[in-house]
Amino acid sequence: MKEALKLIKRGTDEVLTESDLKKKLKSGRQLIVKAGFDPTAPDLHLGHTVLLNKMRHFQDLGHKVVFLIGDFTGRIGDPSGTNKTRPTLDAKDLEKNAITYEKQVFKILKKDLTEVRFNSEWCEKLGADGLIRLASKYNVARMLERDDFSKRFSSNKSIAIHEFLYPLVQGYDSVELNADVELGGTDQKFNLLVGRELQRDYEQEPQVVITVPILEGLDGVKKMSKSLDNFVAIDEEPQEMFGKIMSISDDLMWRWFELLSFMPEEGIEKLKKEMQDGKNPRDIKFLLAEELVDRFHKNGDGQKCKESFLKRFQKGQIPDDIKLVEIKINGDSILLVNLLKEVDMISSISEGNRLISQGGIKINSEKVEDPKLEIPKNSENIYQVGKRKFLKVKV
RNA sequence: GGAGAGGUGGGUGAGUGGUUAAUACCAGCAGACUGUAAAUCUGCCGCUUCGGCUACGUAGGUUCGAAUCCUACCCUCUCCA
Repeated sequence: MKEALKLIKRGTDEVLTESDLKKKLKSGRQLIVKAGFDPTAPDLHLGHTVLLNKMRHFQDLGHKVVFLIGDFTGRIGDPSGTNKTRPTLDAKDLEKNAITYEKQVFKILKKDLTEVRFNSEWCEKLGADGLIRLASKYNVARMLERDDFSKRFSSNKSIAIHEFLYPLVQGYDSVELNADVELGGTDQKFNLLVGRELQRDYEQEPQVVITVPILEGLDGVKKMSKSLDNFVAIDEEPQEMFGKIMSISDDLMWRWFELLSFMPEEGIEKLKKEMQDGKNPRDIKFLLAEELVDRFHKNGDGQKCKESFLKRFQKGQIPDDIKLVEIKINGDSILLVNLLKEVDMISSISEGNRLISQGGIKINSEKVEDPKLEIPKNSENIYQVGKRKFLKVKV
C-alpha cells in the first residue's frame, strides 16, 4: 500500500485528494483510470509519455486504464491555452488515428489492462436535450474560476459559449466511465475537477484527480506539441530521436531527466554533482538519450546511436548506413542543385545555391565550391547537406 | 443596432506613395568554435532557366510608381446599447 502510493505519486504535480486515493487503493478493487487524448494528433511524443508512464504505473498495480480518445470533445476544441479552432475529423480519419495511437501506445501500456474508447460513443446519444441538462449542472460563476476564463473575462476577451461545454463533456466522460482516477497535465486541472463535481451530481464516488507536469519541448520553453514542432515522436527513427535529445540545452536536460527518465532520483542528483565537478554535460545527456532510445526501440539501439553520433560529430565522419536513391535524367549530366532538389535534400534551388555559397554541401566529404557543378550520368556519390542530411544517389 | 480598430513573409510585429523582397525580434538553416545537433560568434533566411517573376486579407481602381491612396467584398477584435 505504501509502496503503491509512492509509485503513483512519483513525478506527479498534484493528487486531489490523497485521502480519496488512499481510500480507493485500500478497497482492493481494480480501479478504472482514465486519461483523455486528442483525436487530431496521432503521433505520440515524449510529452504524452509523461502521462502514459503514470498510466502504466497503475497497470503495474493491476488497475485498468481507459485510453479515451476525445473525438467528440475534439469537435468543441479544448479552450485551454490559446488554441485555435480545430478541424473536425470524419469517421475515417478517426479510425486511422485510433489505429496509429494503438500501435504506439502499447510501447508503454499493457494491452490486457487497457481499454480504448471514444467519447462520441455516449456524447452522440446525449443530444441537445442531454447537453442542456448537463449544462444545467454547472454555473458560470464556477466556470469563471478557471484561470484562463477569468482572465479573458476580466479583460473583455471573447469566451465562446461552447467553450464552457468542454470541461462539462470531459467531466461527463468520467461519469460514463465511472472513473476512479483521471490523469492529465497540470493545464487540465480545472477540467479534471469538473469531473469530480459531476460525478457527485450523478451520485458516484468522485474520481481522484492526478496532474502531471507539462514537458517542455525542444525549445525548452513551450509545451511540447506537434503544432509547435518542438517534439520528439516516440516512433521516430532511433538516430533522429537520439540527435534531437542531444540537441536540447544543458539546462533542459535536467527537466527531461526528471520527467522522462526512470532513473531513481538519487541517481539524477549524483549526475548533477558530477557535472558540477567538471564532467562533460554531453556525456550525461548521452545517458538520457540512450535510455529513451532503448525504451522506444530495441535495447542496445541507444548505444549504437551514441557511437554513430560520436563518429559523425566529433570526428566528422560519414555514417555507414546511408540510404541509396536512384534517379533518372535526360541528358548526360545534371546540375548538382537540381539533383539535390530531385531527391528532396533541399526545398528549392535557391536554397541549394545558398548552401553551396555557405559551404554546407559536400560530395564524398569534399566541400562543393562551384554552384554550377554538373553531376555526370552513371555516377554514384554520397551527398551531404549540412551536418545531418546524407544520401547516396545513383544517377 | 451604433461607434471604432485591424488583417504584412513560419510566428510576433514595424512600415502609411518611390534604393521596400519589405525594419526588428523569435524560430529555422549554414559556417566557425567546442565537451554535444548545449552555449557562444558570424552569415543566410520568397522563387528563378539569374533575364526576371511573384508577394503585404480578396477583387477592382487612381498613379510614371502602391503594402502604403480610393471603391467593394470577406474576416477578426474592441467599446456603447
